[in-house]
Amino acid sequence: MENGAEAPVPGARAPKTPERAHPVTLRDVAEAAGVSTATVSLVVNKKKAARIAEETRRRVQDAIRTLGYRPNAMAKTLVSGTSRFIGLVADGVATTPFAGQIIHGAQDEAWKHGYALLIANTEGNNELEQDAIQMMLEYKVRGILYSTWFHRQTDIPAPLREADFVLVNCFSNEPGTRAVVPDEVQGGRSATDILLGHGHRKIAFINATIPAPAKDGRLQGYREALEKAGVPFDPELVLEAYPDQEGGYRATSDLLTRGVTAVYCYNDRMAMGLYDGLREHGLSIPDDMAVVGFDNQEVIAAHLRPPLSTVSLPHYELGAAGVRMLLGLDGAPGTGTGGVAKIHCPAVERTSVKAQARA
Amino acid sequence: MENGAEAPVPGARAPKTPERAHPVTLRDVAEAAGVSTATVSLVVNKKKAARIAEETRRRVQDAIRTLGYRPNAMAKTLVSGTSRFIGLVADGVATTPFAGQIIHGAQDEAWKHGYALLIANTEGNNELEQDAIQMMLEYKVRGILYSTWFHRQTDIPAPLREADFVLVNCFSNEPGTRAVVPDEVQGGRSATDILLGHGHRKIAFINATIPAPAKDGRLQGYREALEKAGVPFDPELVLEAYPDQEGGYRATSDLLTRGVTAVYCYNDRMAMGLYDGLREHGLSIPDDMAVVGFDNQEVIAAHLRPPLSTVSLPHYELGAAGVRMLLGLDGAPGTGTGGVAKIHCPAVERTSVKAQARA
DNA sequence: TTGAAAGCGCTAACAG
DNA sequence: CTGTTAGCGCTTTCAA
Repeated sequence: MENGAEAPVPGARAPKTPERAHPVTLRDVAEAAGVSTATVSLVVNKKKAARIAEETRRRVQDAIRTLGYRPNAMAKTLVSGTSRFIGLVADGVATTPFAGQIIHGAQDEAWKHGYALLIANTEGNNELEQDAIQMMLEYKVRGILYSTWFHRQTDIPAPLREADFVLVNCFSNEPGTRAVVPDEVQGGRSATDILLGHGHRKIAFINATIPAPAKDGRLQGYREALEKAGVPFDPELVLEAYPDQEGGYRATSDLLTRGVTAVYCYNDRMAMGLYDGLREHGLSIPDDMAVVGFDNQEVIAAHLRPPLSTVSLPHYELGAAGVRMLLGLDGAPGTGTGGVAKIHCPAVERTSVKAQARA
Repeated sequence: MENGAEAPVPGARAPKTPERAHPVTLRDVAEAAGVSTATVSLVVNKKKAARIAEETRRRVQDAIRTLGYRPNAMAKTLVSGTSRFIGLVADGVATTPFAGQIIHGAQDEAWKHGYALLIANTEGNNELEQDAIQMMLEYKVRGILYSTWFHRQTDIPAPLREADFVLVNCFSNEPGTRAVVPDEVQGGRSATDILLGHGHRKIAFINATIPAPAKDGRLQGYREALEKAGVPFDPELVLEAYPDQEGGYRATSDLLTRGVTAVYCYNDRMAMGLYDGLREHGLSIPDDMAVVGFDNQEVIAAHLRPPLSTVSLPHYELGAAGVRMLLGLDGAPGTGTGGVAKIHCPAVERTSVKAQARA
């Protein structure tokens, strides 16, 4: 509850002395400058409407400087009724290494519009989540970004409805709910296109075993790309494995059975496992097998040997687009109050794919 | 005077406005319950001092519920003078995959004590940093955590001094500055001990080429562990390489020159590169070479083949300990106002080290 | 046990 | 151009 430790009292006594940092208020400045608080307020806020005498302004500014005046944002907010906060509740900045980028993007964009980010990491704990939202509501946040660490469907916590909110990296089945999610289908298309673009025609897809929007979307993208390239879809070429290193590793022998020259993995981690598996079979990448991943998990993709071509999950953009949608910027997508914006997943080409001689 | 335009007029037939945000104030509740605002305040804050009639309390609580009252934290703060915010400025939640854990730890601990986290990611931009701190000051934060994404010395931005602050994952050369950093020396000792504990005696250390507290500390830990085990330190066994996958990979042949049975890498990324190098030389881990890393970068360490034994950089704890120190909890370490707390780096054993027959 | 009233620091009419 | 004057929503003596 309350922490027993109060502000450090230097003098040991001094019961009333506001020894603390900055008790310098508008009024103090006003007195020091010999003007009214209203005037000080005017110059502090650089109101162009009110023309202040140059000399007065100077006097006020001096006073501000010498007193070390610092406006009290709380008081400002109290008056205006709404704060310059945007809340971000996340179920796991922690859990995944790149979800932090959602925070980053949100914070950059929020800042750009004069908002500060109030974050709460709930690690999936429902009670904590409720409390966090509650807290944000009490701080009169402009709105709340509700985000998940992987793309999925989600329920809307009741208190969230009391605020202006947008879902980030997740979506609701309630119509009209604003959300911004990665464009998995386009991503799947891009991943496949990398391979196609290098002349590959026999391309396997190792999908995840776990149901998720990514599973469906990435597969659909694969099919669309194939179709557009005039390559018939062969169900035999779609494998499934648990979406981690181990899964990729274990899928190796199955994959080699299909006689493909290239493989598109559901994610980078599987690709990483596949690298090991392929290597153990004496196969080299990209000469014997071209591989692309998905997610662009820096630590992995950029530093595998050879560096992995993949498709980026646009976490930063997700966060940024989230605040834009919340703030009602961003003309076209998510028009008005309903709609979900799909964010582009850019291809990141490295060297795990080599041109393939046309058959 | 009430303005007839805005506020919902009580007696009049208010047009059904269900969206009407939240103009529900303490006073509204008071009126609805037929008591004074003071009374409502008392029951809202569960003041034990003031004994409220059971029936009154009930009436108030009903009113709160039916009106959907939500306290205004800003107003509360205005009165009390100091907010329940703790600021966290970071130079890169983004840059590194695990630094997000600092946020996580800070946020958990802050929450535990009734504080919310106000974060700002400055990505090394000085101006942004100043603005962020400024902003936090205006929001009357209880204090500020100033953190860096890798352990290093840092300067203290001027405005930071206006707040109660503690450095996290960095330190200042100004005496008396509070800081919390990882215990690199102990970490180095632990890493080496893993190898020693498995019977290895000829242990190489691939250090970083880049100067950093980690470079010195991890080396010192290595020496201390060796000494304690009665193994003479051999400078020939200390290599240096750029601290990433590529560096580790390239250090392989040099390493094989030294005739060691085990190697301790400056970090997991180097170990990852080393895995590749070793493999290309037809060597297997841990049979032909035992390897341990440092950092415990999940995506890498836990999923290499074989999983890498390493030492954990305690980011979560860093964040948590930071707020504890800020709040003046935490009895022993960083006593009083000055001092830096060194956080333990726990060993994480996986399977990249195998028992070695004693020579 | 409860109410009246005085602000917390600031902004926004409205006067002068 | 600048000062007066109300509050914003809440906590907190001090009385009743």
